[in-house]
Amino acid sequence: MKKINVKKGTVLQRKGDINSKVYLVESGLLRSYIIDEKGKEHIYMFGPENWLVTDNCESDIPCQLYIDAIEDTTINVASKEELLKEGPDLNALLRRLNTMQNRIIMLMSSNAKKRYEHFISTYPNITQRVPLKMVASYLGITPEALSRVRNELSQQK
Amino acid sequence: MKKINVKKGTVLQRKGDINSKVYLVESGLLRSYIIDEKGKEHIYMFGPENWLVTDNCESDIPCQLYIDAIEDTTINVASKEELLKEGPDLNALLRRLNTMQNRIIMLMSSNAKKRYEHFISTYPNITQRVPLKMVASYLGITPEALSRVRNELSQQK
DNA sequence: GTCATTTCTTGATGTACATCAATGTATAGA
DNA sequence: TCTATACATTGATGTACATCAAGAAATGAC
Repeated sequence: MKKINVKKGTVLQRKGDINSKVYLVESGLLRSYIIDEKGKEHIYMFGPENWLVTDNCESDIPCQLYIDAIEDTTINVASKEELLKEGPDLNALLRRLNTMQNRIIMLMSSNAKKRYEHFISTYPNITQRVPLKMVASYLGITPEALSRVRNELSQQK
Repeated sequence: MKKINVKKGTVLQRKGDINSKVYLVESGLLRSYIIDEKGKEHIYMFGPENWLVTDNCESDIPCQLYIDAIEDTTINVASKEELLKEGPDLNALLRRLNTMQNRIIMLMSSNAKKRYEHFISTYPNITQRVPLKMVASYLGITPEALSRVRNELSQQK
């Protein structure tokens, strides 16, 4: 477990890297994402304070996610083997599973407006910290669509 | 850990149930799903032989998934506490995380055709065992759309 | 503080998939 | 084996969101 500081914009991991690490965010903000065959980014996860960011792949195969820093960030880095040896935090794992389950259900059953509402209730403090287009990318919609959803929501009040 | 046999159609768990269990499928086929506010089913997961089916929620809060049997099924049932005590299978947990990550990425970045192709490569033997409409529900598209995708794919050859 | 670049918004148009409806085809129960 | 019910297919139409384009606003570099 090694503590490092990275500047905004630093790429910690690229698709295809072997032996991808686990990043525990102490302060700042990371994101993990894929780039599809059209060159479009899809954000898989934001990693604010206390979040664990990693590619959930075996450590000896090429990973599929890019991970970079959206803000200047302080991280604790560990290898997966290391974490497995010292016995991982089971409750954290279960919480992670729950978060992913909710995300899948949201993606399957919600329209743009409900996805956004779900997002701001799950990550209330992140909305201000990341550009709208990244939120859109996380939700699986375009920036234009999200802009219109926001408009609609603010007019309702 | 108790072994039980259930008939096709048996509902093992309903939304709102407390203390949801973990079901390890020995033979047969389970599915877990939600019903949205329009009454539409969205299949979260299929559980064929050797799969673990459960709602990833804490055991003392109402669960959100329905779980039922698509075929006559033999299952080993355990409480979550029980499993946690005896030390869960870490590799299985990690594989589960990987599966969910792939599902999320698929839902965010793929159209109907690619979702279906991804599905048949992931679950090649399940396609024959479940009605098309359930596959569609798992993919997040309508039965009509899946029917047309299939048509298109078979004409290409 | 100025200029360049990125981000956000708004409008016009396009498209993938949903919905609705009708018909055909399996499946299951008596 | 017959009938009822669930399931699958096909066509016509609708709609949510994508794409494209242009201008406005914010952000960052020097």
